[in-house]
Amino acid sequence: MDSTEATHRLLEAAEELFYAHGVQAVGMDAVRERSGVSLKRLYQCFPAKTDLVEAYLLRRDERWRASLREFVHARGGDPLAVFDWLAGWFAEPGFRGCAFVNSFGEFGEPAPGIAAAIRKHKDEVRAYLRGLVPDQGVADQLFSLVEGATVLAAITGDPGEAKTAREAAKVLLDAQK
Amino acid sequence: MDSTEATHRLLEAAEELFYAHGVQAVGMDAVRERSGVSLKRLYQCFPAKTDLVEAYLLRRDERWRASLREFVHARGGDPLAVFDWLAGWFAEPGFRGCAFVNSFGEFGEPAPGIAAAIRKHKDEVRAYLRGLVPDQGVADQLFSLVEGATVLAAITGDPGEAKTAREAAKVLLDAQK
DNA sequence: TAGACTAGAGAACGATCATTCTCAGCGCCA
DNA sequence: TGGCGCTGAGAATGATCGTTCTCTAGTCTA
Repeated sequence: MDSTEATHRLLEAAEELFYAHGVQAVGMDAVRERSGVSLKRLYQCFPAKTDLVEAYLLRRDERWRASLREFVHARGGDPLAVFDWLAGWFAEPGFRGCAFVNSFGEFGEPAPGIAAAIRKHKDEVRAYLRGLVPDQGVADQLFSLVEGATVLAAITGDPGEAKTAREAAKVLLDAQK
Repeated sequence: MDSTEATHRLLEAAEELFYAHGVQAVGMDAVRERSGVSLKRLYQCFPAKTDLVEAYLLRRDERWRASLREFVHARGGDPLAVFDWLAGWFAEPGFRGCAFVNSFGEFGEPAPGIAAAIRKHKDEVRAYLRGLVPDQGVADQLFSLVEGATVLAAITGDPGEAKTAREAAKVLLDAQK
C-alpha cells in the first residue's frame, strides 16, 4: 500500500468515525483499526491528530458542497432546491448535523487549522448561496435558514425541519421580486 | 459553607468554565479551583461530572429563556424583539454560540440526562415562539432563523447575523397576515 | 474534656489516549 | 549472499483527568 492509498483510507475512516461519534470520542487507534493503516504510517501521513482532523474537515467541505452544487444545478439553479437537498440529507441514516458546527462545539479553543477549516466552510457556503440568489441580503437570510434547519434536524431528529425552512425561503424569495 | 451555597458556587463556576471552554476541556479540578468548593464536597453535590453538566444545562436553559422572555415582554410581546435580544446577546463579550448546540457537538453519545436537557431546551424555545406567533408554521420558521443566526454569529463572530435574521423574520411575519 | 463525626487539602488510583519506541521480518541493491 | 532500510504490529511512555482515598484538624455533643 503506497502513501496516497494510505492517506485515502485514513481520510475515509476518519470521516466515518469522526462524523458519527465526534472527534474527541475517536482515538487514533480506532482510526488505525478502521483504515487498516498502521500507526506508524498514520503518523507519517498526519503528524498529529489535529492534522487529520483538519484534512477531514477540508475534504468533507469539498464533497458536501459538491453534492449540494450538483443537486441544485440539476434543478436549474433553483434556490429552493437547496432545501430539497437538505431534506434528503436530514433523512439519511447516520445524519448527525453539520460536521463543522459540531466540531466548533467540540473545540473550545480549536487548533488554528481547524478553526480556519470551519470558517472556510461557512464562508464558501455563503458565497455559493449568494451566487444563487441575486439579492445578497436574501441569500444571507436563506443561509440562516439552512443552518437553523440543520441544527434543529440534528437535535430533534426531525427531517421535517427542511420543509419548514423551505416554506420560509419561498416567502423570502417571492418577497424579493 | 452549607450544601446549597456549595451547589450554587459550583453551578456558577461550571457555567463560566463550561460555556467559555467547552465541557470536555474543563476538568473537575478547574471547577473546584474556580468555585472554591472542595473536591469531596463537589462529588457530594454532583456524584459524577455528567450530573454537573446536566445541572449546568438545565439552569442555563431557565435563565436564558427568562432573560429572553423578560426582554420580549417589555416590548409588548413583539416577535421581532426576539431578534433584538439576539443582537445584544451576540455582541456580549464571551459569546460563544448556543451552549446546547455546542454540547450536542461535544458529545457524540451524550449521557441520557444531557441529551434530554438539550432537547428540552429546544422544545421550550419552540413552544415559547409558538406562543408569540399565532401561526405555528411561521413560529417554526422564526425558530429556524434564531438557530441559524446563533450558529453563524458564533462561527463568524459577526453579531450582524441578528439583523439579517430580523429582516427575514419581518418579511415572514408580514406575509402571514 | 473525650470522642465521634465532618470537612478540606491534596495525594493516589485507574483509565484513556496521543505519540513514540522496539523488534522482528522482508525486499532491494552490491 | 549479506547487510541496509523500510514496514507493520504492538508495547511503552507520558500526560490528562474523573474519581476515590488518606490524613489532619477542626467542631459539636455528652
